[in-house]
Amino acid sequence: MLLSKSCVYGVQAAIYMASLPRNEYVAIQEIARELNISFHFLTKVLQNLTQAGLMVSYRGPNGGIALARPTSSINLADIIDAIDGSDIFHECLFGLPGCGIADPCPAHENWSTMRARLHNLCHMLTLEELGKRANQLNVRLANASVPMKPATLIAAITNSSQAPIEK
Amino acid sequence: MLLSKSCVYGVQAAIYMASLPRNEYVAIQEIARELNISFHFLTKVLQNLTQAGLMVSYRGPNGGIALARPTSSINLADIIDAIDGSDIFHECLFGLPGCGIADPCPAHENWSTMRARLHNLCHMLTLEELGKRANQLNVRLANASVPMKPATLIAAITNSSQAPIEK
DNA sequence: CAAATTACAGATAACATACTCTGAAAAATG
DNA sequence: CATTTTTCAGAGTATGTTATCTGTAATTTG
Repeated sequence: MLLSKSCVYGVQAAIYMASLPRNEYVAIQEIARELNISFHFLTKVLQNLTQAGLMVSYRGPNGGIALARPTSSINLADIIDAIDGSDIFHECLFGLPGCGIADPCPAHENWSTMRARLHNLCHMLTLEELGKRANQLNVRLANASVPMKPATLIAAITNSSQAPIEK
Repeated sequence: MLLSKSCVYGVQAAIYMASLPRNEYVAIQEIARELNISFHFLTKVLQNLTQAGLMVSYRGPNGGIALARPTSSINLADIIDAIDGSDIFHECLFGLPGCGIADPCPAHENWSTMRARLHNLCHMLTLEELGKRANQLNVRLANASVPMKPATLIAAITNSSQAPIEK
């Protein structure tokens, strides 16, 4: 797989949060249940995202995690970077350490343009866009056969209040 | 990494063989030494390729493995298929089982075109082309800092005799 | 202040991938 | 026919990823 499972979980959680009508603290428990991910494992994954400054967390009742920035200013590449690192975007197809223009592998030229396209795509896909899509009917996000609860409807109301609601 | 290490080794070995002036039986020992790969491990990897019909093998002194078809009719996708399987070319970015047009994930549209491009590229890159490139100066193939022995020179003589030399 | 709820932290287990080692089977050579 | 060279086959080891479990710290609520 291109992305590690940890990374996929992180992305799914982020999209789930972006799909909510407002940016509020959501319990990891809820995300894990909704996306059918192991709670404790997801906790660890999301800690990467808070440490990277993409999310903020709050303990205690009604606590949870929330996006640290507007959905329009967080993209797929940000999340991948924070969890898997940026290797996919820069690494040689064959993993050769010094592969580059000066010392290329036989696939360098083709692969480097491919990588650039991938990086571009991941940079372009913001949580705003992905969250919108997740809210559209017939768009799935969860891992299991358990369908996501009827996507919180008022998706049209784009998140105007971006910062997490103050406690 | 996009490709498993096994897969990379298989590809490297195949390119190495394609870079030789003629398609003859080469001892796995030699390939392993030249590419700085564990001999026993490479043996297992290459068995995948012989079982998939991409290579043929011959035991005993002066034995080894050889390409089963002309370098022009084996491509990167063939090798990846044989070792890692074709998941990378078909799988959802998030690994969601039923992801498709009918039941897409939020990234399906973008990712499926990306995948198609990747598949295209791997299909286009034949061993003939990759072997040629490997023979050009300043093109590397091996894993370690040990440089490949001066690429067997007569690269211009494209392999006209395609079947492995009969024993 | 006690109880409940949450994120945080660390240990441990299960599993897959990468790698090593030992021995067998096939083929050539003298 | 014995020896050498090679692929083939399988067991075993090491390491990293994924998943589980148990406990702690922070925060709210009554």
